[in-house]
Amino acid sequence: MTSDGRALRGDATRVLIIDTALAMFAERGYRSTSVRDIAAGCGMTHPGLLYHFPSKAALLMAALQRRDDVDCVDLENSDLGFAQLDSRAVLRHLVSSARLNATKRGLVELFANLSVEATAPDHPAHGYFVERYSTLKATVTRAFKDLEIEGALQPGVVPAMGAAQVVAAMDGLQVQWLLDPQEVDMARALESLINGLLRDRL
Amino acid sequence: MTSDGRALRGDATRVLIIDTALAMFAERGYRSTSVRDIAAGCGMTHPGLLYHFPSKAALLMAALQRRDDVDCVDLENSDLGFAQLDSRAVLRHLVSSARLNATKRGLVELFANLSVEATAPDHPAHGYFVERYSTLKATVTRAFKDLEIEGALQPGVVPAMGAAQVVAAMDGLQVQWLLDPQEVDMARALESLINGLLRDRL
DNA sequence: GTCTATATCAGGATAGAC
DNA sequence: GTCTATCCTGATATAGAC
Repeated sequence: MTSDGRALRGDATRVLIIDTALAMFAERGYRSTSVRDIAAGCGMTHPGLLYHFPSKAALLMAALQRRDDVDCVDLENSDLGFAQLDSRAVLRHLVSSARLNATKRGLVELFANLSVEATAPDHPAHGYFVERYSTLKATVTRAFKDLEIEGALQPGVVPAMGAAQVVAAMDGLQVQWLLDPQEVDMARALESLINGLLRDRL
Repeated sequence: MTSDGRALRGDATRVLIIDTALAMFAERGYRSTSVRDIAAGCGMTHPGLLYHFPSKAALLMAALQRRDDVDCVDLENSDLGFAQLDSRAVLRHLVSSARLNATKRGLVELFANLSVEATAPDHPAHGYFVERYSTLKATVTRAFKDLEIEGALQPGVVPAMGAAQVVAAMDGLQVQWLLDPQEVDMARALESLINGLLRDRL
C-alpha cells in the first residue's frame, strides 16, 4: 500500500481475485483449484493473476485472511470481540458457528482440508492455523475457567482439556457431516457435548 | 489368495510395493508421494509398479486394507472382534488406540489427511471411509446403548450422538496433536471425554 | 501497472519392446 | 514381470509487449 488513495485502484482487481479464489477453493478445494482456473474466473490469464499475488500460497493466505474479516462482519464481532464475550456467549457462539457452517459445505470442506494439510510445518498456512487454534483454545479455556469459578462446571472438568475436547469435536463433526450431512447435526452434537461439561445447560 | 502356496510367489513384489507405499504415504502424505517415488523405493520404475496396481488410487486402497490387517494383528482383534467386545472394552480400546497413535505420527497424518480428502464423493477412498466411519459409529453406539440399559450412562446422553461426539473428538484431537504434540494428550483427553458421558469411570 | 506468451518441470498413465 | 519411451495435463514462474 502506498501513501495516497489513488494507488488503491488496482485493489479492485485484488479483491475480485481473492473473492473468486475463495469461492473456487470452497467449491473444489485448494489443491484441485489451479491458478489458471481462478484467473479464468476473473477474466484474466494466470500470469496476470500472479502479478497481484506472487504465488498460489500467498493467494490462499490472503483468502483466509479475508474469510476471517467477512466472518467478523457476519457475526458483528471482531476476533478480539469474540475473545471478550461473556463465557457462556463464547460457547453459544461456537454452537451458532456450527449451525452456520451447515449452510456452507464448500467452506467447511476448505477449512477441514486445510487445517489438516497445514499440520505439516512447511505448509504455507501452517503458521495461520497454529495461531488460529492457539487463540481459539485459549478463548475457550478462559471461558471454562470463568465458569469454574462460578461453580458452573461439572466436577472433574479441566478447563484446558475441555477446550481441547470442544474444539476437537467441532473439527471431527465436520468430517462426519461432510461424509453424510443427513447423519449428523453438528450444532446439536456440539451443544450437547458442551452441556455435558456444565452443571446447568448453556 | 489362491488355492496353493506356490501362487503366492509373485505376491512378494506386491507386498514390497504396498509396504513401501504405506511407509512413504505415512512419511510424506498421499498426494505428495509420487508413484515414481514409491517405485524407486522398491528398486523399479513406475510403469513396472503400475503393472501390479492399475493406478495410484488402487495402490492406496490396497495399502489401507493392509494397514487394517496389521492393526488387527497388533491388537489381536479382528474388526468383527472389535465390534463384539464388551461395551466398556470397546471404549477402552478407543483410548488405547489413541495412545498407540501417539507413537506413529506418519500414520496419523496419513489417516487424518485421507479421511478429510476422502470426504469428496469422487475420491478413490470415499467408499472406504464411509464404511469405516459407519462401522465405527455403529459399534460405539451399540456400546452406549448397552451401557444405557445397565443405567451406566449420564442422564441425557443419547447413544448415537455420544458415539458421534467420541469419534469426532478422536479425529479432532489428532489435528491438534499434529499441530503441536506437546500441547495435547490425545488418549487422556479422549478418556476424560468418555468418562464424562458415563456415570462411573471407564 | 497489467496482461500475453512462453518456458520449465513434475505428475499419472499407456503402448509396446524385451 | 519389468523396462523405455512417450503422452497428457496442470503446476509455478519469467520475459517482455502494451
